[in-house]
Amino acid sequence: MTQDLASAVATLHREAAVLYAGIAREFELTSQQTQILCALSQRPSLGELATILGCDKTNVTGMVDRLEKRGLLAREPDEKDRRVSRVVLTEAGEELRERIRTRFAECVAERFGALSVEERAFCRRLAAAVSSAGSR
Amino acid sequence: MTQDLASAVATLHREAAVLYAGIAREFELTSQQTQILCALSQRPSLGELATILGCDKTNVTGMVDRLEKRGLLAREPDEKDRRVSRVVLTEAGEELRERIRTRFAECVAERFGALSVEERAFCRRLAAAVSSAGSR
DNA sequence: TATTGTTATACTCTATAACTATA
DNA sequence: TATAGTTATAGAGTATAACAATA
Repeated sequence: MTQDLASAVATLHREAAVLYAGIAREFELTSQQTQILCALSQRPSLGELATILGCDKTNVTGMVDRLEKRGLLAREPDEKDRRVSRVVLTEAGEELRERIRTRFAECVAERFGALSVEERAFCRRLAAAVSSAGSR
Repeated sequence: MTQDLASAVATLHREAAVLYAGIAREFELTSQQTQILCALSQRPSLGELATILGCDKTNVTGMVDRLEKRGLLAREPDEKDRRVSRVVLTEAGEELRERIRTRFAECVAERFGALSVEERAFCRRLAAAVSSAGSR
């Protein structure tokens, strides 16, 4: 039972990773850069961003540098703690993120065309359940 | 509606990626090496492995080299086409893959334990739909 | 003293182009 | 001619250790 769920998640992960890799190439980004743009919703600090990405904080410096150099995001000083930088999307970054999300949705829809209305309606609940489980 | 489905898949992907990255570190592997070990079921050629991973074939040479050097997999000549090498897990590789899968199942159970039976069932159906769509 | 972000280092992953050996 | 795998190269992601600024 647990193995079934795990292998389902593993399969979804692998397929989504391939999808994201292809989309990243279309937009001349790397997979990680695509992840950062899409996961960047609440002005995280660089350390928090490292946690979101599941990598070491030392990597985040360079990744943010490169995206900042392309004008897609920016560092902003934290108001309370002067050690902290917070990462925000620029207008160009937000626009690109929307194009990426739309493209990803197209690719997913292509693969899930046979889902029923009920199944699609269920997706809202699934997404909510997974993200609330992740934030605990 | 399509966006809901896509964001559910995106969330599952991101959570699974973080999980895999952590597990890879536990086993002193990279995320990609972990993916290769887990995705290596049907003696793929190196080119097929590139497709499975969603990357260029030129990367596969080095990744297979490193895993072969660690005794986790091996190249075997194709019987019909002498240009082709097929990749197989060694005994040590199969053993490690089982330990990774078990560990991943533990993490998924921990992480997604709050999902209802209905939600878990839907995850499995999504995975089945995605992998059959992917193999077309 | 502890934490945040940075730098330096070494290794891995990534795509492009050019090559070889087979087909 | 075309294809499978390799090599060379350059850029990007990765973790470890050491550091400056701030808490």
